[in-house]
Amino acid sequence: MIDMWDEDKIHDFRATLLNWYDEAGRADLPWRENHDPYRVWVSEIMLQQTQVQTVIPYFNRFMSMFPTLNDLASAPEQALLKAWEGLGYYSRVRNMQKAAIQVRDDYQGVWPDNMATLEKLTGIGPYTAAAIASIAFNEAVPAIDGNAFRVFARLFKIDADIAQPKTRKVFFELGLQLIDPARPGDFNQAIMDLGSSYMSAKNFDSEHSPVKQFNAAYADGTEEFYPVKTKAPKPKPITYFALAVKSPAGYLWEQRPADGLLANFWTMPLYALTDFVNDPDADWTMEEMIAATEQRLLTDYGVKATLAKLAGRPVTHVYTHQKWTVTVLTAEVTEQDLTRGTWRPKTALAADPQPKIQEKIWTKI
DNA sequence: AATTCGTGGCG
DNA sequence: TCGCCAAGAAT
Repeated sequence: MIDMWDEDKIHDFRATLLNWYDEAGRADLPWRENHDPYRVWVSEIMLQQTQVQTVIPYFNRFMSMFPTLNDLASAPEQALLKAWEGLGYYSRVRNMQKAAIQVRDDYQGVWPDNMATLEKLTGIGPYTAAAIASIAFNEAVPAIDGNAFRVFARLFKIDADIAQPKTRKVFFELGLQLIDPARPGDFNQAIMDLGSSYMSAKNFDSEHSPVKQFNAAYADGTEEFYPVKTKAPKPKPITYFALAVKSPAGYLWEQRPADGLLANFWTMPLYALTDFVNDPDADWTMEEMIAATEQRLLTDYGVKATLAKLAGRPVTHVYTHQKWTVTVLTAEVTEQDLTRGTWRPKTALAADPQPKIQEKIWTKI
């Protein structure tokens, strides 16, 4: 149960928070230059699960390449993926283009000015809808992100598990009472700035926080226990072979499927060990695994080659739910007809959107 | 409700 | 090396 503040304390909190924000908020961030909804939207999508420092250069580049909603709506997907390359969660940019088309065609190019309607757009959920509505259109709705979860949980010592979807409602209702109706956008951004500084997850400094007198967890030294969040399962280990097959026409190269992990990105052929080993406990030698991979290369791509394992360690990459260990196998062939994939010169393939794991594979070759 | 979907930073 | 976190949404 939340021990809610009285009216006076709420007003005191708003004034204290916003005074601090006016003095010490990060006014220098490029997306705070103005409150144009397109600009706010692009920044909020990029900032999902991504740190400010990482986003800044991507944001500036993206706004130069796609200055208006119409530019984004009509861009080729490969150009969008290339602009997003390295940011991760690539469905974000595909969904952005869908939403841009929705606004252009279904809303005559005019942005919806309220949270409920914004939430109907693809890729815009409750957090992003509230952020845009409050910052661009002054609607008094709280933007409940990781920062708001953490800040509110500590201020009120809320024990609800923020990993559970139903918990969002508790924080949203609380935020509705706290938010300053006169400056909702600034209030939301102030909470975020606070949550990424004095009230961060680790190395927080509540002692010097502008709202320390409102912090119930600080009062009894229990901040480190808030917010309550059940831990995620460990990433599942997966073993892969990457095939670096070189011909006079370039490397064997192909685009990943349109759905799932790294959709539509370009990589060298990748085989999971489980693609040809049914028994996970099978004790194959490296020679046997290479022979099996050669067989697949011939069957799937029509390429006959003798693969060799590179010296040194495999490359690894950790995703949210998978941990990849990739052994790179190389071969040189004379040009052959392909039944799948394409030959692409190294100078040309740099233009293709590639995932981080492919970048790591290149370093081994 | 529980899974899926990237990458970089940091203790 | 490892675990956790960072301005979440779709299915």
